Order: sequence, then structure tokens, then C-alpha cells
Amino acid sequence: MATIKDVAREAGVSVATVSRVINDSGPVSGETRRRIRDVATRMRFTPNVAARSLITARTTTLGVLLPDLYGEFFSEVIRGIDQAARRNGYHLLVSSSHADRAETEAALRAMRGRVDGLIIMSPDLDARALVHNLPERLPLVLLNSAINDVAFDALTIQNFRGASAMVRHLIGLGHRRIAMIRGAARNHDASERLRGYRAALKRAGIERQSELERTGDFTEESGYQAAAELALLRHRPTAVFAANDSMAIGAMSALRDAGVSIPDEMAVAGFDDIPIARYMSPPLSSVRVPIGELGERATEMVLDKVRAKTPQVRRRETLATVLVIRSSCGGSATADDARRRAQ
Amino acid sequence: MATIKDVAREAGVSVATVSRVINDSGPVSGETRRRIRDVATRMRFTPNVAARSLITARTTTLGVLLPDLYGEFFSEVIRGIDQAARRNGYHLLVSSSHADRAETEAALRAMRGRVDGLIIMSPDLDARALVHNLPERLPLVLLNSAINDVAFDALTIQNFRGASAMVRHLIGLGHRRIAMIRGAARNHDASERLRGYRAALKRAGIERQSELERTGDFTEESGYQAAAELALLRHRPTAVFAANDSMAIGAMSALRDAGVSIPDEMAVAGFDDIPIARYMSPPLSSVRVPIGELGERATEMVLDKVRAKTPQVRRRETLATVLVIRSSCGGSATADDARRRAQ
DNA sequence: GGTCCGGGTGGAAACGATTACATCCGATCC
DNA sequence: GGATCGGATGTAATCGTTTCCACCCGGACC
Repeated sequence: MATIKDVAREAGVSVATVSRVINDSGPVSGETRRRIRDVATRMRFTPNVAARSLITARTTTLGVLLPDLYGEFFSEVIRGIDQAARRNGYHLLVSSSHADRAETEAALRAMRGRVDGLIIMSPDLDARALVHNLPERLPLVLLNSAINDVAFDALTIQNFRGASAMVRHLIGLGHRRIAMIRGAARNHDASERLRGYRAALKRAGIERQSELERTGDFTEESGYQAAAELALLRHRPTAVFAANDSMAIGAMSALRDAGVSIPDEMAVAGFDDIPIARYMSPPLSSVRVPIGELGERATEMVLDKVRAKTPQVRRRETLATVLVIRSSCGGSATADDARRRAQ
Repeated sequence: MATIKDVAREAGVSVATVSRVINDSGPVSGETRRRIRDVATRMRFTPNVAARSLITARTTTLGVLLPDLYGEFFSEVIRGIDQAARRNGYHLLVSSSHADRAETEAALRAMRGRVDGLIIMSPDLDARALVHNLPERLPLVLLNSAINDVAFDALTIQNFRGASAMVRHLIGLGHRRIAMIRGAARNHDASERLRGYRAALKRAGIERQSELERTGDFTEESGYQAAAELALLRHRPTAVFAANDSMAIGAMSALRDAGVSIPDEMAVAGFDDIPIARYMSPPLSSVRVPIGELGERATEMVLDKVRAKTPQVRRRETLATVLVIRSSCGGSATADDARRRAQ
């Protein structure tokens, strides 16, 4: 492998000049610049990343810390992050699927020195764990995190609003017994969606019933399980709202198996609007989340901080969600709904 | 940030000794070792990764190059890779969603010096592009690649076998007009699955018809489109085999919209057996691919090469696929099928 | 009792870049 | 015509490790 010295020797200049050409820093005469470029190309010179980041203390790499991932949602987020990062010339160090908290913290420590900034999407992690395992000044953005500490930048989606809008829509269709399949325990998105569900009921003067709030963990299987139980209730709900689409799909499957027709006997709605939702039978109503955009925005936020000379003000942003009404929750599509669907 | 020098000074030893303790290389007396450990912990010393990899020329990082990703398949692969990598103390530098070949090659070059080994899953990339953009000796494993050059290690799945088994199953159920929705052009998995389809037809003495081989690109949308067209054919097929589950799901949606009942009027089958397949209505028959295992195995293969002192022999492995028969392709489940389903 | 051995330790040379600082030199200004 | 300026270039320090080599020293061996 050719080093900067080899190039310098071959081009008859000093390493300083070569460095200036490579990084386009400092003045170099046109003639020299051209010659060095040629030599560098010919010798296939690639600057040694380690040496460079040893002296500059920068890596042009961003770290991404994810929870144990669930399907489509995950790949969409990563994709958004990846695109934004590449656009800015940054690389991505990804660490996912951490079983427990100790593992997450270990992964966090391992990022030290390898990244210039970090995007963290990990529900079970608190602020203390963060500051204890990371260098002080590492730019950080929390994605859909439960941490409400203003000390951190954070990006979230309208979980509460989206959930309550969906439940209000169901109420508007005449449903009074509306069940909810909750998301993973201790997950921020999950609890916000639950909160939205409860708020919508309350606002409509419908009393909350614990037998209608079933547990789930965002997997199809757990959705299936929960709906199977709901189908057996003496006093069956007429609608069920799942905290994500995967569970909604599992629920639809359970209802079919139990001979409950959708949406006539039970309306079903999900959250996320993953691509497959519209291809379900019947097509699944959901709350659209700009998943890819979430990743892109997070990347831009963290890059802003990476590049900022001075410590910036903390930022908190929330991305809007949109109701997407399809036939799984029945009711004739109103003009308003149709418009939404067209989006 | 504390450096090794700080620790050495504080512990009253030389940096060499500290290094020996940190890396557990060379002899250090028990007493000294303990003292250095204490000091290092107290000062929160973390070895500087850049300095370390500058001198050792290793990064304990693996690169992963992926095509523009499609949903669940992708996240499962990454997860497998991630788990195997972590288990071995390696990090993951991920680069995905490359629109064209130039972008892929750029990503490839950018990996130089940042990784000790590389897992590549990119259909449109040939052997020349690889050797031209990478250092000579970088351990490399190709995943489901079209490159048949024996110069590279490769890992594939039984695309041909899985596809032909599924089509034979359909034929066994009495179907003679079986359509296929093809995968993305120039994609290796896609063409192998097509080959399997054709081979099964041929073996059964069924003549191939071009109007039954529809194009697709692995997305739900393309599956929908293809099936919508099939439904309109004068002489409609009685079964359709999609090159992946996403398209099969899109196809099922189109058939429903066209009023074609599944499986009575048309049987449907997919490939991959993504988690959602079994929750479809009706549950989707598919060919199970050990996706996570694919990632894990690839990681182990590349790590073997990374750690090997001497250049190893080239390896090529193929992972088995399994037929998973559900009700979307009708027919009473035979004992054999039932056994398979239980898996 | 000298030689040899090997565990424990330190000194210092790498690794390959960036960059502050010094130097040179021709043009410009007064 | 000398002082000044700024563009072009080189020298060398620096980043934080690993590791080769040398050294010391106590015990075993002959």
C-alpha cells in the first residue's frame, strides 16, 4: 500500500504538499497539484484512515444503536439514516439486537473513539447509563426515546396524537367497546400510543376497561394471541387497535381463525403503516409514520452537532403522523378519508 | 481523555507494561498487573482505537455491503450478521441502498482501511469491480451473488432447488398452468428461482409459456401489478408462484380485488417465508430460507479468513431451503406436508 | 562460582497522516 | 531600492499505541 511519503517522493515534493492537495487545504500551484494528483492516482494512494483519525481525532463515522429490531420498521429507519449519512460523506457503525441493558451499555462503550456522533434508539436505557458510558462531548440524538431529560437532543413521532386520532376515528364510526393491543413493555412508543388510546376514550366519555387492554410485544405472534383472547370474551369488543401493524396483522389472522369477520364483527387498526399494510385482506387502516424520514432527520440533527464549533442549543423535534383509513375498520370512507388515502 | 502514558505515569511503570496488561500479552507480575488495572479503571482509560489500528493494521470491524434493501429479508440478514459479529468482538460498518453501480463501487472503496473483512450482497457487481476497488488481501465473502468466479468465497441458498420443489408441489396438486412472477432483473436469487420454476415444468412435460412469466422487482407493488394482469388473461393460470413473499402478498391482494378466490380459483405461493407469511389470509405457502443463519454463516466464514495466518482455500457453501405448505395453494395437506408445516 | 535462562521491565522506534511554523521568492508599494 | 506581503513549499512535531530489543536480576545448572 502506497503511503503519503511514497507519493511525495515520486512526485518530488514534501508530504505536506501532498496532504494539502489530497485535502484541498492550503495553496498549491496548479502545476504541482496536477502532478501530485496524477501520481496519487497512478500509485492508487488511499490515505490511511487510522493515521488520519489519530491526528485529527475525527472518524467521519456515525454510530447507530438500535434495540432488538422488528422487521420493516427497522430496515426503513436504517435506510433513512444510511442515505443521509452517505449524502454527507459519513459512514455508519451499526449495533443492534441487544438482549439486555448490560449488553447495550457494552455496545455503547465500544463506540468510543470509533464515531463522531451517535444515534440511539433504545427504549431501555436511561440518561445516567448514557453519560457514564460515553465521552462527554459526543454529539448524540435520541430516537423515540423514553428519556425526557432536556440535556439530550431528541427526535420523536406523534405517537400520542396518532393513536388518539385513530381511536377517535373508530369512535366516530360508532364503536364503544374498543380494545387495544399494547406494544412492548417499557417501550416509549408503546406507552405513548396507549396513552393516546386512553385519552381518546376518556374524551368520548367511554370508560376504560382493563380486560380490553391486552399485552403485546410488537410481534405478529403476540397480536395473534391477544386477538384470540379478545374473540373469546363474553362481551366482545367491536374494534381493536394494535400498537403496531405487525400485531394488527397477527390479530387479523386470529380473528379469521376464530370466525370473526373483519370489519363487520370487529374493526381492526394498526400503527406505522408499513408497506404491506395496504395489501392485507382487508387492507389495514393504520397511522402512517414517516419512518425513513425519521432516520434522515436524526442523521441531520447529529451531523449538525458534529460540525458545530460551539456547543449548540438542545433540540427536540416531533414528526407528524397521518391517519390512513382503509377498509379494515369498515365504515364508508368519508371524503376526508378518501383524501387521506390518496396520500 | 486519559492516554496510556497517563496511566503509566500514575502507576509508576512504563507504557510498555501498561500495554502488556491491557492486551494481556507478555509477562507482568501479579502485583504490577493489579495496580495497573486499578489505575486504568480509576482514570477511565480506553485505548485509542485509531492509534491502535494504525500500528496493528487491524480494526476489529467488518464491512457489510448491501443492495437497496427490501424489508424483512434485509433486517433478518443484518441481525444474523450483527449477532455473529458481536459474539466475536467485531463491529459492523454497514453500507446499503446503492442506487447504481458507481455508487456501490464508491462505497466499496470507502471501506478500505476501515474494515478487516467484508460481506458483500450486491447483485450488480462483477469480479473485476471487486478487485479493482479493494486491497488485494481483504477477506471477502459474497452473499447470494451472481459472481461465479472461484476466486471468491461465496455463500448461497438453495434457490433453484427450493423453487423447483414448490413448483413440483403445485404440479402434484394437479396444476398445469402455473404462472411465475419473477424477481428483480439481474438479481442472482431471482434468476435461480426462475430457473427452478422452468426446470420443474420441463420435468413434468409442461411447456413453458412466456405470457405466464411476468416481470417483478421483489416489491409488493410489482406483485400486485403482475397478478392483476394474470387475472385478466383469456386463459388464466390456476396457480402463481412469486419469486418472493412480498410479491406473493401483493399478488394475493390483486387477486382479491379482481374477485379471484384463493386457492380455489388460483393457488399462490411465495419464497423466503418471512414471518408475516403465515398470518396472511389465507396463510401463504412459501419456501423457507434461513435468513438469519445466512448472515451468521457469512460472518463466520469471513472471520475465519480474517484470523487465518495463511491464505485459506476458497469456500463455497449453500444453505438448504425447506418447503412450507400452507393453505394459499390449496390441496389437502398430505402427511408429508403436515410434517413440513410442523417445522 | 561462573554461565545460562527466563520472567519482569523499560526505552524507543515504528505506524501514516495533519499542521504549525519557518523559509524562500517574486511582486507591489512608497 | 528597500520594506512588505503573500503564495508556494518544506521541516518537523505530534497523535497514542504496539512491539522489538536490551537490560536487570535471581535461581538453576555444571
